Amino acid sequence: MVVNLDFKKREPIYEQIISEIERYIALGILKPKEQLPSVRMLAMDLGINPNTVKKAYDILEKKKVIETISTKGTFIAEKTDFVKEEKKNQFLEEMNSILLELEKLGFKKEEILKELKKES
Amino acid sequence: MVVNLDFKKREPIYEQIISEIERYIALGILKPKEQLPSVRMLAMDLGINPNTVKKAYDILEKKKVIETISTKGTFIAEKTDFVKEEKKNQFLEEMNSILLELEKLGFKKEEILKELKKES
DNA sequence: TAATTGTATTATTTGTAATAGTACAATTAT
DNA sequence: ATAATTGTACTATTACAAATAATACAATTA
Repeated sequence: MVVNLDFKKREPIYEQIISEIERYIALGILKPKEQLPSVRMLAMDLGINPNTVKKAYDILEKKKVIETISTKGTFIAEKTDFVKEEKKNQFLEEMNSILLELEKLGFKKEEILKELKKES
Repeated sequence: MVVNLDFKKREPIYEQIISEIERYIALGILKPKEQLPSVRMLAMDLGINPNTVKKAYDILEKKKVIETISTKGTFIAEKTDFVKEEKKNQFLEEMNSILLELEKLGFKKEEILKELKKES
């Protein structure tokens, strides 16, 4: 697992860590019960402070994406199916809100979807 | 012209001002050569500091969206057609990059576009 | 026993946005 | 003529959130 960070982004580091871990779970690269690197190790790897990683882990734990067992380590939760769904919905919402902006500018939804189909 | 601001957003105030003005131009509500509120007035209206509005105006001027004439005021540029196009392309790029993320997660483009068609 | 784990706390630093406070010159309105 | 308004410019300060720094403790593992 390689956690990609972009320090130039407006998105804070800890949120990027969360996104990356969820991405690997959604991809099936991180599997249920698998152990994550310790707060200290990941921080070392990324060249950041352990507290920043801790913050990301804390939030992931509240979301039931990971579980931490004291003095044992941090592990991917047993059920992670919801992660991929959540990601999908998140992205869909983003796309919908952009679509809305475009419609506000007078562009037709059909037209935009057609252009999206063409590109990339 | 009503400049809507959301102080909770991560997007800074001055960028929101820029977006709003460009939006009104794209909509044809703000027309070429039309005068904008002065830095001081708009700041008063929005309950913010004049420097924040100034920053937005400065950037808009660099983009040739507005023109300022000293002691006269600030005006919408004579040619503004490019604004709507720029906005559209901006939004399309955003949507495409999200689409790419979704494809990375294993979702098919077709599938996503279908869902977008249904919603909203 | 030494090293590693998670946990917890407080203080400090950093970076950016936003504010505050002024000042000047030119124009406009009264 | 005078007061008000305009854009412009500059510096200092404040505010806020993110990130860092520095420890410390208890439990487990090697």
